[in-house]
Amino acid sequence: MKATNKKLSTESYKGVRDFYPEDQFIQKYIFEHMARICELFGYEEYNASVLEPAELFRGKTSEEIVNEQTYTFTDRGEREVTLRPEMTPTLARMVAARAREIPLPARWYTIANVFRYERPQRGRLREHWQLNADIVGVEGTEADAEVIAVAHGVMRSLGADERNFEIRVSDRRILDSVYAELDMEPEKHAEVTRLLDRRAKHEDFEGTLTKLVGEKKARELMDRIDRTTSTAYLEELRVALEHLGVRNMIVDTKITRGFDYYTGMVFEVFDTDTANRRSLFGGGRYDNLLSLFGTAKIPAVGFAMGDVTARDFLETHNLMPSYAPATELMIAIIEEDAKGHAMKLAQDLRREDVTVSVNFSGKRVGDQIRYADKMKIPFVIAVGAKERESGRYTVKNLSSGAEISLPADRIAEHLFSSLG
RNA sequence: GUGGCCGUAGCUCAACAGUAGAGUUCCUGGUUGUGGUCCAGGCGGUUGCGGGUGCAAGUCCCGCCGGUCACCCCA
Repeated sequence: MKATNKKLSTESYKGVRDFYPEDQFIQKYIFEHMARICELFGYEEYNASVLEPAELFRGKTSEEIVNEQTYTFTDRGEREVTLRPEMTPTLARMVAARAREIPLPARWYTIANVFRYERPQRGRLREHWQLNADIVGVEGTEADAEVIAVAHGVMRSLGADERNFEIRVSDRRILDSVYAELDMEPEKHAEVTRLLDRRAKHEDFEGTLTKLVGEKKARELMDRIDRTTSTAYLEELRVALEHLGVRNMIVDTKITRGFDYYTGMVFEVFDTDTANRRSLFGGGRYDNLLSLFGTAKIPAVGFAMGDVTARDFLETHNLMPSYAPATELMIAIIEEDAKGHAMKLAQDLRREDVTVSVNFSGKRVGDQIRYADKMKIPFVIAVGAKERESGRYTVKNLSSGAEISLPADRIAEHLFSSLG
């Protein structure tokens, strides 16, 4: 590397985050709950590279995302490469590649980082991590309900009460049948759908719709959508969800979701807190995506939940876990002669599954304990001549100040019972 | 990508266009086998970067970078 006089900036790249230990702790907490709930529902973990051939996303995700909001570059072999902006096309590709050997239905989940090149703001960054849980190979309300129940389960597992969020559900087929009745040109479907998706926020929703499909059709379209308050299918789904203990589902035909590939049930989870009343995440059914890879039709349904909005949700509702380091015990060394003894004690305890760091700073015991306290390490043992000769150690609990004298082979047991 | 607001010590923030400060953190000592409290002292800044106007710029103007809010889009 060439030496320069200019100091390197410590700033991270625009729109991405550094995860310091306290941040990573939160991240891990969220991921562990996501993974645990998926596994409780029988989902298996998968993963893939962040790099994908650019064509995987063309014409599937949504035009604007692919054209203007992806990290796409040409590699040294003239291949167009994209950093995945979402996970569903990758999942579809993987299942389609082995469609003949994968036992269906496949219940798969992953917690993966995805990238979008756009202007960052709160709750929307250039890189975020999301849980993707999908069930591939079955149609029907049971699978739709199961996926929603997984999303619901993750929220509950993170400490949310059913009053803290609501699950708004609709069905793309409502729009499809309205489009068919009105004899609308197929190429306008996606555009109208996306317009409907932002109906509440759009400043000139009706004007734009009229420009798009004409005044008569715009009026009829809105009339029919507003009259549709639910469908037989959605009511069936509601019953299935009640069997799964999900009681905060509401039918909201204004939910459409932005992706083009949805074909049936779509849902979106909303924060009900007035300070944060917004969409947290969602998902839906995509029965035609897999056939793009030349397989027979394989139906699928899933959802994706991002870590940024999950974290904001936890903050809003005071559900953040308090930080605890991985290290359970620090061994302080009092005098040079005790160093070897301390190292050996540490290794013995590690063999018993205690996470232990040895402080070989040579500083005074008081400073060593101050260090442990700042690190939030819960226990300290100081090793000096006394311990070396007697084989008994004083285990100090830093939060209570309590001390207990124990032989080496009783230490691990004591720590585990104290830590719960 | 468009528009608004913001950027001063590691962090939270002061400073009328006129000597860059406080609290906290950090380091040292009071205290050579036990932390949190207290006391004393110390380190810490080209005021995000670059240009302009002024006798004089943290302060006013322009550009860039970053953050944030609203659009766009969506997680």
